[in-house]
Amino acid sequence: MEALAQVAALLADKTRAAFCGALLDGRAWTATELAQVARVAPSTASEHLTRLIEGGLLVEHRQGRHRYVSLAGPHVAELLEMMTAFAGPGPSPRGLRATSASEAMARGRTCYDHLAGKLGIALKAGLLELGVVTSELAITPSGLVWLKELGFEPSQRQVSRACLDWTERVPHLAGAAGAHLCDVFFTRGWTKRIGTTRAVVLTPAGEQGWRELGLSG
Amino acid sequence: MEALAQVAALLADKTRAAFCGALLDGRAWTATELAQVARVAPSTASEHLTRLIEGGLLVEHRQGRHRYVSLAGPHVAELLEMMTAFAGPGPSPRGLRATSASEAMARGRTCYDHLAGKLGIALKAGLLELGVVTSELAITPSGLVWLKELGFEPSQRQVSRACLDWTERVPHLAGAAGAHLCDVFFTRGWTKRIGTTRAVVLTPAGEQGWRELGLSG
DNA sequence: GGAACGTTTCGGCGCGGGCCGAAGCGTCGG
DNA sequence: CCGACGCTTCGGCCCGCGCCGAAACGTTCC
Repeated sequence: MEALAQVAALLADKTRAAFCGALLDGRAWTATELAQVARVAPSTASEHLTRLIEGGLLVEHRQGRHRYVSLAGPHVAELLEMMTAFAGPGPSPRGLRATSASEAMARGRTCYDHLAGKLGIALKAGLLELGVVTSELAITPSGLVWLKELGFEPSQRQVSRACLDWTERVPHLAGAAGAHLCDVFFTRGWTKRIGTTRAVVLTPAGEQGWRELGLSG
Repeated sequence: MEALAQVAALLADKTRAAFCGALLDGRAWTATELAQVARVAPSTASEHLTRLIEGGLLVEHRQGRHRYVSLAGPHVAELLEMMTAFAGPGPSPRGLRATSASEAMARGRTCYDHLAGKLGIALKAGLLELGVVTSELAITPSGLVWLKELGFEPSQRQVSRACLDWTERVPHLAGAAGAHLCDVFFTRGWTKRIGTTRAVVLTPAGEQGWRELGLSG
């Protein structure tokens, strides 16, 4: 069980945890950006990144004088979400700005490569009503056809996964199918990021597309 | 993301991780037993247990002068298995006793409340062939009937879950269905624990029952 | 070439936390 | 009632590690 302790130790530091939290948006960040987010010196950030990469949680991608890092894959994102969900709803955020940011995250956000928050829950409910997924979030045969019409192609990756939402405390759709739907929503302009955060809104075009797909709510 | 760091910190210590590893057998242990397993003084163990309980990972059950502790639920076991799977196969165990114990664990073991190891993988393969589960480990309609004939009753808990096996690196059946099947195997005497460890063997009666259920392998 | 920038390495500081043993408390059994 | 036992609390030790600033390196841009 020492291996478990080693992995846990990587996430047991508030600075490294903050890095991972930022990287949960699925994008690649530079070392300096992460240092600013976590409010530590660049030298400190550099050391932390090296440890996270050696531990297999992050991968790096050097480009010129920049060091881009991102999560090593969906499995890392799932691990992080699971732990965050376990930690549960922490103390309510203080201050107006923090509160509104937190509310925006609760309404809709990306969880690495799929949609979460109230938006994710609504999507799940709609897919359930359409018969695309079961109440256990397994893809039905007809649901697979429906997904393929949206350009989905099965791969090695597990098609569907239940990801526990840490604001709503309800499982929502993750896995390859969840990632594909999220991709569809963004490429069609149905969802848009708020600033550079993980928070997401449904655009007017999105509300229309939502109905066109036969989704309710 | 500080909440994440706090949860991780609970598991980031090798002694506490050893406690959790022992508790993964699903039973309740006393403080002294755990102290011996982790080779620390009783006073040290006591402090660790208090922290794990306050963190919500463990629950206690006092009885006379004993303090029994166990995992707080399946969600904790899932978290632990996920992290262990991520940590991956550590260095091979040294020494004859450690090696044979490790091999026994790889052949078959319980993963909190369901079967894992080669035995768990074989069970999954058999269930897949019977049409009880899909390749994604979702229970099929006919599979639900099959389970009910074995005394399974759906509850609040998620029926099926994929749990990543840390020796085989293959997902196997967890969730309420996995727990029920494990229960059936033990109450019918089809499986037996090796000593007091998590390792499990299929008994001769088990091999026969295995065939009677229509499972291959 | 030179300046600005992103990053890394190193030394040193300070805090947190894991460990133990001693002492104390409640429980159980004779 | 007394001893054995399981557990807890406390004080003290010490190691590990997160942090920073200074210095250095490579890249980019002027």
